[in-house]
Amino acid sequence: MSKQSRMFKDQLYEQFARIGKALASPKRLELLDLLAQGERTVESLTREASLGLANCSQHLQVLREARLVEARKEGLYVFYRLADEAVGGLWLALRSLAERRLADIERVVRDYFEVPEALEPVGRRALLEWVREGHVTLLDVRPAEEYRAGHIPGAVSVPLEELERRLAELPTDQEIIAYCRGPYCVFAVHAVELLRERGFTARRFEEGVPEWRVAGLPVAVGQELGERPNGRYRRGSIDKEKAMIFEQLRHDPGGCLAYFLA
Amino acid sequence: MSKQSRMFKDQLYEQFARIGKALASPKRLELLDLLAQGERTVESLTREASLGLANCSQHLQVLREARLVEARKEGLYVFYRLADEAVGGLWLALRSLAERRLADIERVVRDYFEVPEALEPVGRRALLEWVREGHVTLLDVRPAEEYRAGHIPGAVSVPLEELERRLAELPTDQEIIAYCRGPYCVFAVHAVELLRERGFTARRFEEGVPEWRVAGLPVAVGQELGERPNGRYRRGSIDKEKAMIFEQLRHDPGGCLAYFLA
DNA sequence: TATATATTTAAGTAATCAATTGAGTACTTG
DNA sequence: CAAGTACTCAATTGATTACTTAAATATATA
Repeated sequence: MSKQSRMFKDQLYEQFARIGKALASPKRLELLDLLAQGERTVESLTREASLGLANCSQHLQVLREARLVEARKEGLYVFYRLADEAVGGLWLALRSLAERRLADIERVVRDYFEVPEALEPVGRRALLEWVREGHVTLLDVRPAEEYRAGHIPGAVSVPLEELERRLAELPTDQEIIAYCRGPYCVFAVHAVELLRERGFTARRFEEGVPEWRVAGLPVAVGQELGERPNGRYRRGSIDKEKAMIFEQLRHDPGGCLAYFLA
Repeated sequence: MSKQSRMFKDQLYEQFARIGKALASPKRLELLDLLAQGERTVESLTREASLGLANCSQHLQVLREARLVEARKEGLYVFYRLADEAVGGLWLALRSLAERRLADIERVVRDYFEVPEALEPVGRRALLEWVREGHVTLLDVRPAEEYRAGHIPGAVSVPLEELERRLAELPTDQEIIAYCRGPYCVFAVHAVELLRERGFTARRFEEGVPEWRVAGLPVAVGQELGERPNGRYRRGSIDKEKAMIFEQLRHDPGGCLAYFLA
């Protein structure tokens, strides 16, 4: 092997390792997972990931140095976002490989999720079936900010925090499907627990928007279905809005609807 | 956020980061790339990656700890291999993201590859077309060991080292397409240079078997087409063997041939 | 049984990294 | 312009990592 060729390889793999190094910290992976839900400010990431502000900022610099994220400044705030759809894809690929190969993950998840037994997670195909039938309400229980950045078409936004005081809006004659950030997010688990306690029929959908997006399925943006910025809620209001959005979908041949009627 | 929930997340991302940490070293990425060609002994990896023996062994332990590779002992030798097809997929996904996002990679590659100008890399579709026509010879110039572990169906094995003294075996009335480990491997580049110097019509196919495999295309194993273990070579012998292998393919409906006649 | 080979393990060192603290910058609001 | 907020930068700490050398283990061969 020539010396030149060795230098070439070293330089090349050095570059590839820039990405690898960026993926080598649990906190950075958590940040990527959060950013896969949509762009966020440093402050918001700091809160969600339980980091110090400076520490969070430094982790974001590392991710930026590896070109995995980009930043945009707006007034006082700096918004970070994934630099490329493929970044979310790489993160999900890593996660999925870890799920498959690392037995410890199953153990950790079982230890934590043991309380709400028999939540019977719902598959993607089953969800489409049920939403198409119009007999379920799909509930997005993430913070409204994330719903606005992208959600499953037809989903209604009721953040977990508001869920308890907005129960009256939800249908009692229909199954409710809750989803959140993905399989390891606890929002939907807690939502389903609460709903079942109060007599609703509820189940959890395991996937989140990043999984949906990577699968090539359509993602709706900013429709704010179900959002109540002024804090006033009406009984049954969600059903009306849902009818409206599905009416919209019906006039969008080849768009989102195609997937629901497939 | 509850303390329990934070602990859960920390444990979870800690697990995911095991994979990330394994990908954080250029040498380990190089080892993964080599293992994507097929299983290898520690010694062989040590040579190819220009590592110390102990160092190489330790890197392999790290990869094994992250469940990315597995080992098998046979006599004195320990053979390492990728633990899962998805490991090769993750590596290629990382590499492809790096190619797209890191401008430095293009620079490094251009600096090294500037000598053999106008090699005009060949695309996958074009290759299938030409091989189907039967008017090109597809040359696998990697070490025979790797050819045996998996190669593109119909390819002939002539390791770069043997190429010069086996030129007589190659057809002069046909274009020769050379491939090796992948876009960043220099074997095929050198092979094409040599062939052109000697008056052959030759081009390079940029992809390697790992890319081929991840794309879901068929990979042939161990046919040793073109191999000359006893060192005796006959003029025109490759053409005869090629005819034979294509005859085999023709009796394998729905198998490899399907892709060539598609 | 002795010897050689392939690999792993252990110990040590220099380099790198994560997290904290405190200071500094950029922007907005009063 | 002053004060407050969001963020970044620099310096320090302790922990982790890459690599080397040397010793240990396991298997084959003479």
